[in-house]
Amino acid sequence: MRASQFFIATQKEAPIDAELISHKLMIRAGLIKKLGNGLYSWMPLGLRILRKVENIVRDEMNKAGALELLMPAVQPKELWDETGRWAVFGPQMLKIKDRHERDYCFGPTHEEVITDIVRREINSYKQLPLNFYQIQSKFRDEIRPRFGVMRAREFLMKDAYSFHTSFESLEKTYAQMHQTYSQIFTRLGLKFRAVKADSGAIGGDGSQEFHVLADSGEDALAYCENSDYAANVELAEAAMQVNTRTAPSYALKEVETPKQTQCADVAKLLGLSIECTVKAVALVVKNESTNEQFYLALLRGDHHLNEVKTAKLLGDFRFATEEEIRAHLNCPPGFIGPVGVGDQVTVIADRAVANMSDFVCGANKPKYHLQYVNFGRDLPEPSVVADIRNVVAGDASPDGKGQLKLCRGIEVGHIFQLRHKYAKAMNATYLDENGQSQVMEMGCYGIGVSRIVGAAIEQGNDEKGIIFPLSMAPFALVICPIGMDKSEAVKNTAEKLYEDCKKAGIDVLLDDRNERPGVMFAESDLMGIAHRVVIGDRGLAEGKLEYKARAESAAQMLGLKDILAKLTAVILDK
RNA sequence: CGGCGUGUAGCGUAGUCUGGUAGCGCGCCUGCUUUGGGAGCAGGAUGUCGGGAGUUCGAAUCUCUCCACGCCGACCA
Repeated sequence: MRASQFFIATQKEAPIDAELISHKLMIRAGLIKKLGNGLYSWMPLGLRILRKVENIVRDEMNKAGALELLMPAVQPKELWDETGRWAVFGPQMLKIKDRHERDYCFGPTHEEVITDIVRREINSYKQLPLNFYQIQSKFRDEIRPRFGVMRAREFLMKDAYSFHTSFESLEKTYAQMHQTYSQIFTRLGLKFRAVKADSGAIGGDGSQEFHVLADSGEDALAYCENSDYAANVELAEAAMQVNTRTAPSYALKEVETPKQTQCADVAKLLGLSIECTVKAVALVVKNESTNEQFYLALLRGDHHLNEVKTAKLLGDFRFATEEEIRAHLNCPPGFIGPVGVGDQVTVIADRAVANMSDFVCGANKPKYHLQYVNFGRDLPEPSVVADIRNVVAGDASPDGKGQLKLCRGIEVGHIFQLRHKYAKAMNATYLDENGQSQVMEMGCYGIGVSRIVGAAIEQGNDEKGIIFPLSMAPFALVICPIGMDKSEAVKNTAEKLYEDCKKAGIDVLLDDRNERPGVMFAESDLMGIAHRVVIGDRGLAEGKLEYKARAESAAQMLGLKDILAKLTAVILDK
């Protein structure tokens, strides 16, 4: 490709609304253009990157025996009614009416459509297992689109769905997809980790997420430094501690805490460590059968409530309003605690709290806390003891093999064992060896293709711009001839090298725009082109060219004869 | 949806409090010079000041209203 024939639209300044480095750089490099909230056009340069990711994903999926197909982006409501997800997905789904006032949605995912295809086409156990996939635009009306392409509303996803006659077969494909995903992210040149995950709205039994590791990631991950245990913090278990509660040592005491509404402040006032404090989080659960139930969830002062674990324990809950807290405890938030609460309040304690003695908590009296509080003496044992907190660094790993560490990640892949959830709801059955009708086992496997581009930039950038891995760089090589309109030697050398590279199969950009060197360097660095050759009269006088990898700081001078061998070595042999 | 906040040229912004000729940087166009890290000089184009309504002799500026966007919370590839 010649730069004069291409479309390069870099900017010096990023728009103010770009927060993440990847978002800023993608805009500055001209990879994407914003059309509306959560909607982005992929410009020619950006599309080259997206296609490279897509092709690696496609190649590995094909190698794993999955079959590509393409389903409609727009889907009829009836299918979604069969699984009940028209209602479940709620406002996140973009709903559309056609001219006949019939209901459709712009697909946020495709379980219903693929299951419909499979139940129509598959009748016999002889036809299974099967694994279908597509690479397609999805639309999810996110509550808060942000971070550019990282959390866009319309995005490109690879989604695969497998169907089986047995759980063993599903497990086999699931393991194979795990392997395939690892291979994909390795080929893409990304640092990643697979973690246990909550299956969320998609549902099903087992699931794992693949995360690109980045400090800016929206997910917190816990992993064991000595084993392969790794889980999303949403799910990571705070290991059951042995009962280490010691006997009460002091008499209960009321302490005045005029302005201290947070555990950290109370601890500071009393000269204690925050681990001696207990906070009470007021929750309300609305069940179908019962009225609203008021809960106090007790957590150690430095711990945080894990909402996913809590929802699994209590069902759908919400945080109580200030009025509700006053109504049940006769006390404003900031000084509430579990001592002396009535029958209407259910106290649930995190495992860590259940082990504490002589702790500090709110007194249910404005401007007062209680010190030296003990279960069994000052208040009843908690009704429920459960794991309801987020793990913190240093917690014991649930597999008993060491301590947990925390890091952050960007979720780029998610694999699920759906089992019978959709197949049963939609009656996707086959006839087994005995002529009996059986419900299919099902798995599904997603990769956020467009998100990967953003995630890769979060991992690869410097003050000059993007550093793409070679596998996804928009061009493998840029040739920068200096003053090619003035120097025949520069022009001829550049043109010849350009032709040689093309013949060798190198994805090369010839910067023939006759820009100043600084402009060419700045732009190619910004765009993340993986390798660069500079041709100038100065070097040519000695028969040499300058070669530099984007990811490395030092350039080297190479002889004219050696350059092509060097380029094919670093670009094609890798 | 809730809580803040912002809308001025393609991008970044000043001006708004205290009403009176809409300014600057980058980018863009023309010419000359320059050519190893986003060049210099000279000249030039581009604005329904988010939309609508109101107050006023006069509104980017004050009032009302609608819209869009952004940040903080619950969703997710």
